[in-house]
Amino acid sequence: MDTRVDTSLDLRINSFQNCNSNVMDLRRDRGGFAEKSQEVGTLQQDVGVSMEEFRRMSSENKKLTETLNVVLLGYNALHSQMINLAQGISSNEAMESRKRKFEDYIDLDFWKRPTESVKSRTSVAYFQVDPSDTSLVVKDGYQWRKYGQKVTRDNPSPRAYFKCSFAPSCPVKKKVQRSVDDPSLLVATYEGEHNHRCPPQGAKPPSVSPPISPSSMKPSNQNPVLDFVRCGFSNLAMKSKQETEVGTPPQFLVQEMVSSLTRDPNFTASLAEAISGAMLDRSRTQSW
DNA sequence: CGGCTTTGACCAGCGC
DNA sequence: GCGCTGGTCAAAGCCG
Repeated sequence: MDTRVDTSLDLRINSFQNCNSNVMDLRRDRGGFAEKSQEVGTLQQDVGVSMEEFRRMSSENKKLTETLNVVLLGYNALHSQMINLAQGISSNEAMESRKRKFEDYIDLDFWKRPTESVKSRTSVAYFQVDPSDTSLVVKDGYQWRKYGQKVTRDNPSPRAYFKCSFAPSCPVKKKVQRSVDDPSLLVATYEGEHNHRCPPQGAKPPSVSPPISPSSMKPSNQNPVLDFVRCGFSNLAMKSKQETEVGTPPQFLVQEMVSSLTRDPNFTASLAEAISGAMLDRSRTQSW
């Protein structure tokens, strides 16, 4: 077993557990949500809380909700990456032990469910970069080989053409061009679907063409942007965790992920469970 | 030495 | 058919 993967898995387990602990803390700490204002209003009457206090709590709840969303994004991404690692590790006994520990820790089935079905095979992503940086390279979690560059008519900045180089048979291409309106934005247009899993960070593409077995032919997602959410952001999150400098994901990514999560009925159910749990905790505390 | 980037050439599609 | 444009190819050079 590769010691790099071994160490990486340990780091990810620690990060995942820290993240999960944060989620649990937030779930415990949170008193309610704005959309649950009616229930909070009832509680307010019961315990005689003033309107000012209620507004203050609502504001605090809103902030906690936003914080929770951000933590959940990292949590989700770490889950996804951990599952990939757990599925990829060998039969090494120590690793199997970790894998079992991890599988005991989470509901694998929940996270295996697709987050969204997307019909489109083309999507656009925006990356915030330094305007002085002339390279057209964006870190989205995949490995790309540049095969061309052109200056297009509608934009003075050149457009770079990339093919996915992690799997030789992967048909995904992307075009990267600086935004004509905002030079600090790189516009990446993704075409096609990856026919391989997210490459782990720092992974090198195979030097020879490996046969792609049916089990490895598991498309990670139908939407390259969501692929980035799963691969790129999780790598980014891990990087942030491992380095002292904490990176902030671009806003569009957060919006994309929040949108994806809120469309997921499992996420809604989980949220409802957290709310009801918090309320039960609260009422129990107050009744004592 | 293998993989990647660069860059000019080439090709296909489209409008006139 | 011609010119324009976007997309791709492939040879040369660079780099670790």
